[in-house]
Amino acid sequence: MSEPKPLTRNQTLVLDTLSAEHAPLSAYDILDRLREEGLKAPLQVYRALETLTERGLAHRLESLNAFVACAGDDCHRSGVIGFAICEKCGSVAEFSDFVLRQRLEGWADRQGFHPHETTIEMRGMCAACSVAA
Amino acid sequence: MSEPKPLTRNQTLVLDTLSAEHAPLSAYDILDRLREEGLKAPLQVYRALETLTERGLAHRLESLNAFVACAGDDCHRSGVIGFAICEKCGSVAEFSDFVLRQRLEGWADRQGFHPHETTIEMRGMCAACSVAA
DNA sequence: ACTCTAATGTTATATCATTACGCTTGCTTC
DNA sequence: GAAGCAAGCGTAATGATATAACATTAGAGT
Ligand SMILES: [Zn+2]
Ligand SMILES: [Zn+2]
Ligand SMILES: [Zn+2]
Ligand SMILES: [Zn+2]
Repeated sequence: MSEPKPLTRNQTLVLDTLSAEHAPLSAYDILDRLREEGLKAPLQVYRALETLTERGLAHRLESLNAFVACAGDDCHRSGVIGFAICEKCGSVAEFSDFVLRQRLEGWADRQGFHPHETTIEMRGMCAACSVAA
Repeated sequence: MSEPKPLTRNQTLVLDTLSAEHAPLSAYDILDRLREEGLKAPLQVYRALETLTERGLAHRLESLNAFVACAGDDCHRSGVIGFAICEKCGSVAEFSDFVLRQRLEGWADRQGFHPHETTIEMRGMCAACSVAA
């Protein structure tokens, strides 16, 4: 194997921005926070995000068109990941469940379907926000 | 209880368009197909889609920003639905699995998370396209 | 030095979705 | 029937998200 290749400047800026936030950010949110660092165009952010998500350092939340830093000390795309997204406070919990994965793969096998990328997202209210309700 | 309230003209047009297609359509795709019926603005389509998805007659595919007609003889929002989306031919299979649902709800319960809406989408290659590869 | 790959910078454009406002329709209530 | 209400509609403008195209730069491997 080889060196884990360091992140570039733009990639680091974007990942740091995501990590500092406790909620998902859209690419444009990220861009706004990085204007003073010299970033000017959406594409600079999207390109960094592409690399980061490929490496499992960040995740895209499809139902929000937004992104979060990986919460799991780096997933490395470890199989199927699920997200529980609080619609009130924006917190995102990341989970990975073997049975869930097995179940999806079982269905796919029986159908002859070959999954390439799987999205599991629950939107609702987190424990903290529920008690406050 | 009461009558199942008929669909309006716009809602019918949109649902028929979705039903006639074998692949997901974006709101603008739908609009294009309905211009000769007199529709002119995206909002007319989005409003119809909102009603249709609320009633379980159509579904939104979050990872595609697109819509499909319900394939299950009307879901009526019957719990958690999963989708298997072929990235080659665009076919969409709809499935509903009790164990899957149980597993998600179990996790949510343990965390005190209250899911409101759940998205499960697998993108990959369908059986038909796989043999053709 | 040559080549290959990844990343970058910039401009312009494409695609997806909502806000705002006013009108019409059907229904309920006085 | 008039007044009030809710859902739907039409239209224009705008906002939000994402990519295409093209030229350039930096580093690794030979
Ligand atoms: Zn992760
Ligand atoms: Zn919360
Ligand atoms: Zn359905
Ligand atoms: Zn296919």
